Amino acid sequence: MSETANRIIEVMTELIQSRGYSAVSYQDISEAVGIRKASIHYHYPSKADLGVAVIRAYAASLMEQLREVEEDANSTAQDKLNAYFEPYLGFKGNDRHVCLCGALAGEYFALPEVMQVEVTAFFAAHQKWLADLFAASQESGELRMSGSPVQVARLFFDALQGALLARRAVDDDSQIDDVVATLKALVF
Amino acid sequence: MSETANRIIEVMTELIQSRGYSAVSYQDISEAVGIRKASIHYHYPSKADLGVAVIRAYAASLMEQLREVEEDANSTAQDKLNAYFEPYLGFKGNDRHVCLCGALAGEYFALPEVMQVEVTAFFAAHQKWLADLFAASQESGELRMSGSPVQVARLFFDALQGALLARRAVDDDSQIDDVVATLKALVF
DNA sequence: GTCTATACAAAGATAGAC
DNA sequence: GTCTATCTTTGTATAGAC
Repeated sequence: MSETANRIIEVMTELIQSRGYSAVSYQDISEAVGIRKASIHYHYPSKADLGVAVIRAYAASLMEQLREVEEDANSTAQDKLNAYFEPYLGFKGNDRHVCLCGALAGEYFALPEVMQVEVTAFFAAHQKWLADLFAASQESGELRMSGSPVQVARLFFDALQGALLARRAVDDDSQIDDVVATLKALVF
Repeated sequence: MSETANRIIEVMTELIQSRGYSAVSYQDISEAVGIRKASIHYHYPSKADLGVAVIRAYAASLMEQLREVEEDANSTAQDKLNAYFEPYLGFKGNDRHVCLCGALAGEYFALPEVMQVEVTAFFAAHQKWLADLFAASQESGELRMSGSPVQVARLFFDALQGALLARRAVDDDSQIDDVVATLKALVF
């Protein structure tokens, strides 16, 4: 993938996390990247193509961040859960971004179908990752569980997604801290 | 408020809950209401005016639904919390709508400032309603509390908002049921 | 690969007749 | 209050030169 193609992905990712997909135009991308509108089409023929590429890169990046703790045989369930929280805590700061797929889910039926498929896959994959972790820790007794692994996974994932929306709306980073702390208290 | 003005609000509310604000055009509203584009401008001069009116009507409607249980001196903390869950459970069905303000929060920085203010107020009001409930039930001992009233309120509200996004993305109503059940188990 | 130029449709909005 | 007609800007996208 060329350097320009990469920059376009980066810029589009940030724009969607700030405004959503529908509100982003080729003009916006063009100005942020520093190339002409037509050049964007060379790398990504349509806006839907770009949207799909952005979601895939975002999803892969998050899963990549989990690989280390996953592959370490010494990592505990606590380590893994803390690793999962990391990206959400990383959202704290001044740009008030939300999760890319959280933003896209809010405008789901405005998205091209090829993008809807990717958003659905993202949600399913993350809930499954958490559910697998909780299922394993239930057997080993590492975490305190109140509810089935699937139910607890859904609560965790949904609360984190909601926390990003809330901290943006009320402009208060402690929204994320509070939810992470409360979730930890439930299982640690 | 005229009957047409009301219909426009209803239609716009549904469209935003399905696609988000940015992706809704006067053409879309026009077709759904059965009037011409220019007639919409008569009732709401700009799209931002319409957006503000929609959020206010939506927020008022939700708070209205809570009034009965709030004013009943016999209602318990459990009753009140169950009443709060009601609208979220009401989302279950075929149209896969999300909370109006949840959708708007996802495209927050694409919104006119007058709308951002309303979205922020909605989030703050709902978290406060829950926090007040939890604070009162902490004194009375009616609910089991793990964390401060504000923290628990944030977890509840955020998880419910996230559950709407998730059940839309994966097209499974049990997402809402699971989160509500798990939240109930935490405090009942 | 990036550019200029342009096509074509759709956007939000207004004027003025009825 | 609703309409037709129109304005102006912006949207995504393509053709073809460099």
